[in-house]
Amino acid sequence: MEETIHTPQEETKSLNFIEQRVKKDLEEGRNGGRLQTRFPPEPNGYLHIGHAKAIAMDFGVAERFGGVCNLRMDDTNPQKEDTEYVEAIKRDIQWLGFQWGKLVYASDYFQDLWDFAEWCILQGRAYVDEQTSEEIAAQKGTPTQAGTDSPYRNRPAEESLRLFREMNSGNVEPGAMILRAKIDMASPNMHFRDPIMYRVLNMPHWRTGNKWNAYPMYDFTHGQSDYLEGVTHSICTLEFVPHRDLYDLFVTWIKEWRGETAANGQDIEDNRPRQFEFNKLNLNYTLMSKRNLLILTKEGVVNGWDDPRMPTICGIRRRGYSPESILKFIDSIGYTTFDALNDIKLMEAAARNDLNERATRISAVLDPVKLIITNYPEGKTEELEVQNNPERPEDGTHTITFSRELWIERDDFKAEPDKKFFRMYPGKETRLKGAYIVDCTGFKANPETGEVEEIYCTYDPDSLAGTEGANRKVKGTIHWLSCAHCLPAEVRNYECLWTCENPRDAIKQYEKEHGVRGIDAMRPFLNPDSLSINTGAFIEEFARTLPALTYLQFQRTGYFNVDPDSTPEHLVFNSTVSLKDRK
RNA sequence: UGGGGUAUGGUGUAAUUGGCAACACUGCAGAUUCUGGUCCUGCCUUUCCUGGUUCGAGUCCGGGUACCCCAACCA
Repeated sequence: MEETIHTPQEETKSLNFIEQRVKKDLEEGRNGGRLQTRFPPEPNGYLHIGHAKAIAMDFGVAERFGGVCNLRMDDTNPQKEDTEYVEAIKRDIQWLGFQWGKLVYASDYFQDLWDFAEWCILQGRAYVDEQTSEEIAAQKGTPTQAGTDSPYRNRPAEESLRLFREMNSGNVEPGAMILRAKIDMASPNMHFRDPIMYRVLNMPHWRTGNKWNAYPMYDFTHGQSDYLEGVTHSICTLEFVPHRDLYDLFVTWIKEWRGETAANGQDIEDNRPRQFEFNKLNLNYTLMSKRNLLILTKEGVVNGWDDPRMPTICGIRRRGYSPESILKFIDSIGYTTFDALNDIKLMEAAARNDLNERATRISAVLDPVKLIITNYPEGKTEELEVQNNPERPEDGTHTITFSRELWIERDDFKAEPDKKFFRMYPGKETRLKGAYIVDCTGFKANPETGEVEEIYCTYDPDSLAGTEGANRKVKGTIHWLSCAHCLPAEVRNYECLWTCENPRDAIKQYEKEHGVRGIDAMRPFLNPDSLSINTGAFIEEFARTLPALTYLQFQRTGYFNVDPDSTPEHLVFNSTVSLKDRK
């Protein structure tokens, strides 16, 4: 018999515009048919979900088209950067499932950049400016007004060179001198109005120590680093579009310096990094910028970068998202050049979609009320076997203890049910999931408050799950826990940190209107109920064996995970996302 | 009154590049179910405006409108 050959499903999803371009470049043999990308975070904070989108692009496109993606720390500003962030960045990328080709640093190129800058000076393309930042800003003009030349613009190259070297001596005050590219003070593109190449910081760098006192700016670093590293496709977000022409110019200059440019100004070989831009990720009810996230952690609004309410990768991980659910979400929103505001519901849907296949089912009662089976023998217990995941029988089973007195969810019982309610009420049969069918016979309520204190029922001994007698149709199945065989649990529930759809704009506007900044402009939009802690929950004893971050589905409730704070003595769970509404 | 971008249902993204506007999410309705979940079925809602070219325009051209980015010694 011949067997059917199952070819993998033909990839039907269309390529995004950057993938299309990469494919085309490869087909046309650009850059010698090479593909190399880079993910270039500045190690000044933790990675967030927006970075995950960039990571999925930079690493993803390299993976997909047989290229390589380097991880490059963009460490040109030692004032803000820290090695703590480097380690966190590496951890988060790996957790997402990506592997870089090489780990490099912009600071690896500091010497090259310096030598190149000296060459620029000698070429008459750069000069040292000794004006104050205010003077320089004033001369820059406005978008509608041309700038004016610095009085230092045409100083002799030798003088600039001497001063440039002076800038790195440690004897020049920060702000006293900068190195500028001599381009065009009247350019309609503000970035061309003699951009700053180097500034004095007089500060040690965590990697290069005391070697440098003057450090290159982003614009004078990025394209050159890409070029020196062999990057072919330098993919970034849309706000860098206005930088692209400057990026190309500096690449042209450095190629000239390296002798890769012909006399007519053309590239001798097609060896040139090119910048491509896609839309960054915006999520409603979410604040994304690192600067603001830093404020939230410093002000104690959240409990650190990995607070499960944070949009950081480590926060989302602690919240209970799998890497796959994040990647599914990113895949679902796509890459375009449109400044979109994505609905957080798309992210939750991706989590449910992934966690449904991944999460271990467990019973937890979040708001318990006692159910007593009056015809079940006192002192009797039964060990029942329940599936870990009905979507994946291969995940096996675990046992749960059944007895006469159980906890059930308070809202699974109604003394006076409305028409649509079909869980438990007096006179109704209900199935206890994985156990028996019971018949509700009555309840006891607090005479003053009316609060239900105990519910009574009888069980059908012939209706045990898995037996013939269980195959009866019963509308309404609820989960339960044996009072004497469960554990107390702390369950942390989360809502969005923000009460408005677009906190970034709201904060910006509030800052403008009220003349306050930072946390004071953020407070009015913070959700006071973003964290609520339930210490009165119960969970199966099975929970004690589960390691931190285990993906769980609390039966009929939602997805949860084991918080790293959890101990066998004090179990702590985070709510990841609820099950789809049960009406 | 500068330069650079962008507009497709409630949200995001497609459309073999000029040929029946589709997919996912959301919402609603139903079926199945030992999870009011999942799976399954169905429904709702779309090309910013306005002229033009064309047998035919989301796509091309003209004119508008709206929104985003750019005037850090940040990246």
